[in-house]
Amino acid sequence: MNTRGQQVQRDVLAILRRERAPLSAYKVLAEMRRATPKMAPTTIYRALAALIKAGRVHKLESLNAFIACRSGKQDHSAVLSICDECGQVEETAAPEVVEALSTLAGRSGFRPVRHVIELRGQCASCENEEVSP
Amino acid sequence: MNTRGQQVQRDVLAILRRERAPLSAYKVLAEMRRATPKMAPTTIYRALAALIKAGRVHKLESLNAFIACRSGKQDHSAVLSICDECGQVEETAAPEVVEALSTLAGRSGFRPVRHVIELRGQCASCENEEVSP
DNA sequence: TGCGTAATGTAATGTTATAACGTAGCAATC
DNA sequence: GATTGCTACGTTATAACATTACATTACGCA
Ligand SMILES: [Zn+2]
Ligand SMILES: [Zn+2]
Ligand SMILES: [Zn+2]
Ligand SMILES: [Zn+2]
Repeated sequence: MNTRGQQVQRDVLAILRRERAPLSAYKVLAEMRRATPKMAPTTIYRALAALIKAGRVHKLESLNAFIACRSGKQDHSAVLSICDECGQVEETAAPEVVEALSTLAGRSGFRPVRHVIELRGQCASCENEEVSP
Repeated sequence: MNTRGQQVQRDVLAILRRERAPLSAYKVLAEMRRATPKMAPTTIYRALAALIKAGRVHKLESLNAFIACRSGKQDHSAVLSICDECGQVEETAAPEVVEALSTLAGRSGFRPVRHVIELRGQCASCENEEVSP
């Protein structure tokens, strides 16, 4: 059916997949503009929204940046561990933690729809470097 | 010792405490400008940073907004449940969830320093309204 | 008192995100 | 085949959020 925007989505996803670290929307835009100089922010944000909805991309809320999903699963709530040294992000499925959170919040009648779980810290290799300078 | 900035911090905290829903930095700024019309964004961001560091204020990363801490405890990682209907936020201490997350992430050598745990959904009263229109 | 330094004030700018509105493409109906 | 209605898309502008850079001030201390 619609091909214009789906191509944008494919391209955006390809750009995000090439990177191991998250990209801001405007970094993605800059990449896209190499082929399509006049592309506007809105186009990128729409593509990102669609990809997120489809579970192909995660937004890192504490970073205002985006990363391709590395898990095959559909519609999952992931734990995103962000290294503040090197910027790399590790994605971990954690259904039991999500479950525990939902239960906890549910005690007061809150009904969660979306989970934002991000850890900021240092990855294994960056912490090792720190020890031996 | 320093009194200029600490007064700003007190005022910002008072503004955030009056509200049950989070405020953006610029909303806080607008409030502050009623008394000090020339106050600049930087001043607010500095005060917010200090208050966050002191554990008196939380930033809602998925909302780019701030809320006064409702817990008495120092230096805690809270679960923040945000109602997307009415904007109210509920703060829950959840040491066991935080622990579980740290353990989980630690399996790959990641060392978490800060935890961002936000739930988006509907609070009890908003969900009830929805049922009976 | 004069100096060094850390906190604060101020202005400008950078970055992220959305609003508002018009247009293209396509399918159903007449 | 024209008309209508729907939805996705393009375009422009602007709103909203945040930081950099540098000048100024306060304050402890020699
Ligand atoms: Zn994923
Ligand atoms: Zn790292
Ligand atoms: Zn708190
Ligand atoms: Zn509510």
